[in-house]
Amino acid sequence: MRPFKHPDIDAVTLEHLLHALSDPVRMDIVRRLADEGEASCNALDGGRPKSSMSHHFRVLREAGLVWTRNDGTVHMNSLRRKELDKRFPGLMKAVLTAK
Amino acid sequence: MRPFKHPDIDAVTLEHLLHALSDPVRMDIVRRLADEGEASCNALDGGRPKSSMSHHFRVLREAGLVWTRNDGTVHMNSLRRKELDKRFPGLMKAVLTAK
DNA sequence: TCTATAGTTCGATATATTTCGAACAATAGC
DNA sequence: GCTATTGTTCGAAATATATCGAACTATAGA
Repeated sequence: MRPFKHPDIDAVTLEHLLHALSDPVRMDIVRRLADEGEASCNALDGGRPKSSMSHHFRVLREAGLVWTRNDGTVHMNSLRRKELDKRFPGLMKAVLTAK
Repeated sequence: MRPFKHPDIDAVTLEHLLHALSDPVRMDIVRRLADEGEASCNALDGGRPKSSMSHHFRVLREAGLVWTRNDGTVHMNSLRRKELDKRFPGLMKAVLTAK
């Protein structure tokens, strides 16, 4: 697999970001990445089919929330936290704090 | 028209709130309410049909973002800002600040 | 009471989204 | 090269959402 294209952080829109976060599966992924730092798709699937997870990771990547790097056959995902904090100050903190 | 039911602020979920905000028409309404304080549906329609706006205001109400009070034939809408700030600290500020 | 105004509700259509199986691609290790 | 593992892409079905005209409700004012 060749590396993924990730949107430039300045091209990320609040609209797409909020939409990406408004799905419970994706919010769960984001929370776990915020906690655990980096994780494979596999580690976060919660028993869901691979194709479903692939879809959600794609939405998260395209929304600018998640960075995916290739490591062998594994895709390691992480939150683009620093960039997001610069682009949308206070947003991720507020979202991750909310219960 | 009898007064609307508004969800208790503690029953508001982040998921529904983010979904409500992830639509450009609704985000525009929220921004304008944040600026202008209170406004009729009519004043914020931007030329869109009444039935479309009614739909969006309903989504915003049910998501806990907007409070609607009846004033004669007019529905006056406002952001539930104080309650939202308590329920989701920092969220509305971050959202409204984002450009 | 008649009329104008502000919004809602209903119903239909169009578009997006979610879900998931099946086939495929890429890499690691033997 | 062969096989197992990881994840993507494709295609289809189910569900949800957005849009908007038409009919309706409620109130204000003449």
